[in-house]
Amino acid sequence: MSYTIQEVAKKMNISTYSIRYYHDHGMLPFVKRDANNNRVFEDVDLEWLKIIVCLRSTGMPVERIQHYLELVQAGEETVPERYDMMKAQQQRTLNEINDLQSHLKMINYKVDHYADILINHKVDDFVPSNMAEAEQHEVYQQNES
Amino acid sequence: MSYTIQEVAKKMNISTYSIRYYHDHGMLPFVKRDANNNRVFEDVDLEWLKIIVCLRSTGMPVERIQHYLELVQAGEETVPERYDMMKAQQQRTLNEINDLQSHLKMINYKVDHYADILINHKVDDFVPSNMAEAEQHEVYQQNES
DNA sequence: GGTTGCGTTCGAGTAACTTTAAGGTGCTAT
DNA sequence: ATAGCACCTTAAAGTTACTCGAACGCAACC
Repeated sequence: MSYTIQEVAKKMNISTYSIRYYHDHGMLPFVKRDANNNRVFEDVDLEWLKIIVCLRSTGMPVERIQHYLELVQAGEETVPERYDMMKAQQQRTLNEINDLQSHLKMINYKVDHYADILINHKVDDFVPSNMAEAEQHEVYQQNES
Repeated sequence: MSYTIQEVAKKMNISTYSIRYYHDHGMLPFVKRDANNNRVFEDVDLEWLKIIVCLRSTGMPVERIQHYLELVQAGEETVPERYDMMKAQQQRTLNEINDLQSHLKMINYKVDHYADILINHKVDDFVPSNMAEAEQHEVYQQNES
């Protein structure tokens, strides 16, 4: 089965620009060209791309991905280094998820807080202005010098 | 309590460069200067910075953060828009966590897979080469044209 | 046979830092 | 007291990973 760049973009949910970028930077070594010089993608290329997307979206720099792909192509003696890379990536991803989850808590808090304000003002337009307390964690007035 | 840029950088776990960048782009409106023109940060600035770091690290563009901070400063009539922004950010963050978790599965798989190879080769150096099957999800040999 | 739609390349633009260069200020040590 | 060091400053240039624009090629369709 072969695909055009657009089909691949849709399948992988990334832009055609990114795909060309990865290809131009040697990260899709098996992509062929048709008679009109258009890129032709096979399933094997989708597999590579899946790896690239996975590593990129977990924050690995392109340069490291290039290196990793070289290791994979180099053969089995590079397994120790590949193992180390994936271990590190695993840890970084776990950390990133943790960070996001803690940041999410703050965002949740703000959503709830704003929802509160919105609902109270809907139900009764004349809530006494104790907002200073409600918005404790926000600062929207200049503090005097 | 007041802090130097370095102290803030350490406290917030970001670079001094980023802090200056945020300040230069109007996202730290209350930062003062001392007699030597050095930035002086107060606790209120740390609160703003905490928000900035939270929104940035959940992927909000600087431009949107600037807008959000303007809304907060503008007063209570901007709460509906702030609510919408935080709702959207909440959803984006949930999606991001989901993506990371699914990418993490692939990385976990690779870690386990490499660990397997490493252990098997440790235990017995003469494992028959059925690696083609073991590395099913990888491609490290040129497919013939 | 013009236009629409897809592809191409190359070069420039963008976001959010990050670094470098050049310099000022204040403490300390010789 | 002056040299060195650590810290701060600004302005400009560099970096990463795209992203877009311009100019073009080819193939299908009315």
